[in-house]
Amino acid sequence: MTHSGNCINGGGAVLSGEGRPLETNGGMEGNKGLKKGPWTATEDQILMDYVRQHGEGNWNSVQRNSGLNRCGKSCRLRWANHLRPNLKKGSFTPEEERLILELHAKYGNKWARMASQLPGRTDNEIKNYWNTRVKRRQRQGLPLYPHDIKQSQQQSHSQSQPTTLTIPKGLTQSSTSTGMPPTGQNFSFQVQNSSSSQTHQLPLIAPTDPYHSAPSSPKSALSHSLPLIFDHPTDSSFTFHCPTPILGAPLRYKRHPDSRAISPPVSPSLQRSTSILRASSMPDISYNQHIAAGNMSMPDMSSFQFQPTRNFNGSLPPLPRSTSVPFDFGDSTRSLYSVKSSELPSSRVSQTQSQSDQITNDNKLNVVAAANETHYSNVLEELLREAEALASVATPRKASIGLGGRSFEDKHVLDGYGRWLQATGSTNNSLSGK
DNA sequence: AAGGTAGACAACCGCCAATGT
DNA sequence: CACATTGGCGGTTGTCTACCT
Repeated sequence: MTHSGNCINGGGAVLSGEGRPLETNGGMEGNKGLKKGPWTATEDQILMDYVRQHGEGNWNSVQRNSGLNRCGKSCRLRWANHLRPNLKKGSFTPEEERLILELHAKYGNKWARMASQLPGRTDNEIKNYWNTRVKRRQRQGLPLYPHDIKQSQQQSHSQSQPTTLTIPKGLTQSSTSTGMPPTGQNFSFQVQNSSSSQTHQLPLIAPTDPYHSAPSSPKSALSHSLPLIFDHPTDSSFTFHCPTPILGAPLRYKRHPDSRAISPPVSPSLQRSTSILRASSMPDISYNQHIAAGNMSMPDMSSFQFQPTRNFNGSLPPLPRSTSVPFDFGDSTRSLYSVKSSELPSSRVSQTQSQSDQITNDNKLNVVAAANETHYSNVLEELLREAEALASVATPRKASIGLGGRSFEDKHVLDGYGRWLQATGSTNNSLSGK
């Protein structure tokens, strides 16, 4: 997704301000020769050859030394999203989709962080998937998150207590067809935990884009209010564990490669004292703000869950094997590994080919990137812990989704040079910083 | 068969932080 | 310390394809 924000074009002019390349026929040359637009197979090959010889990084030198007429950022993008080893192509599996939902509930629009926990997937893919999902769900009037998705899986080990918010029936009954509460009014709710029960009022903000949580975005962070939690407009209450502010990860954790794969542990106290104030990455930030604005002492909530367990309206394709949790995969409109036949854009060609290969070469090589395996298994362990914690608290769920690792065992990856491989211990060098 | 629509995908943009000089 | 460079991130948008009417 990244690219030429500072793609300087020869004389220093930033390439076109158009969000999209104007050329439709394979790219044009910028003011001073830097090409934009879709990559050709030839360019891909040049880039792959270059990286093979010189390694990743120093992307600007690619243009200088390889003859590629692409700016460094463009090269990096192309490599990261399409050419690098161990990229997994094809549709997201149900497990991955589930994981994305959980991760988004946990992190918000932190695509790179999410990608770090989805081996072989890129932030761009995840972002695209999510945006598509947002659009679809919005159109369908469905909530973004399935009811059993936790807003945060982080059980603060000691202090967390479930807090129940009781939504007035009247409010929910006046909800719009989208399941959204009416805006421009307050609504009251009760907050209950084991030690107290309080009634509070929240102003309802009219979200400009209620389903677009984009908590990290200044624009959308402000507009995001409660919509995510209106899962069951007709239900009168739900349990809502506000997320413990996520880890002390830097707002931007680039240059902290380790933090990508797994965020550094942060003590609960530290989380509370710092992250909570800059929990921009949390989807429900504005909710927290409301709470604060209402002088309501912040209940110690570390995750939320929608209480009335109810399946979504029928759009539930059967989950593969071990998954017993009710979950909406209604948006998985494409079959797994569906193969598209199309023409050029080298990427599409390679993807199609790759998908075909993927289908036909199921028993190919068994690739383990040993260098990353230890690291990745740490990620797996972390995910496993989370899954287990979840399983112990929430409605019964199998942990198959959160494993992030073993469940990917039989998935396939692209080795970066056009070959489809089967990965057992998928690596996690997504967008690996050098 | 044609047109419309939604989904998937790729790539660009602006911004910003880390690093280098 | 200031400035330049590099690269990473989230947001956005254009194109293509499949599907539906």
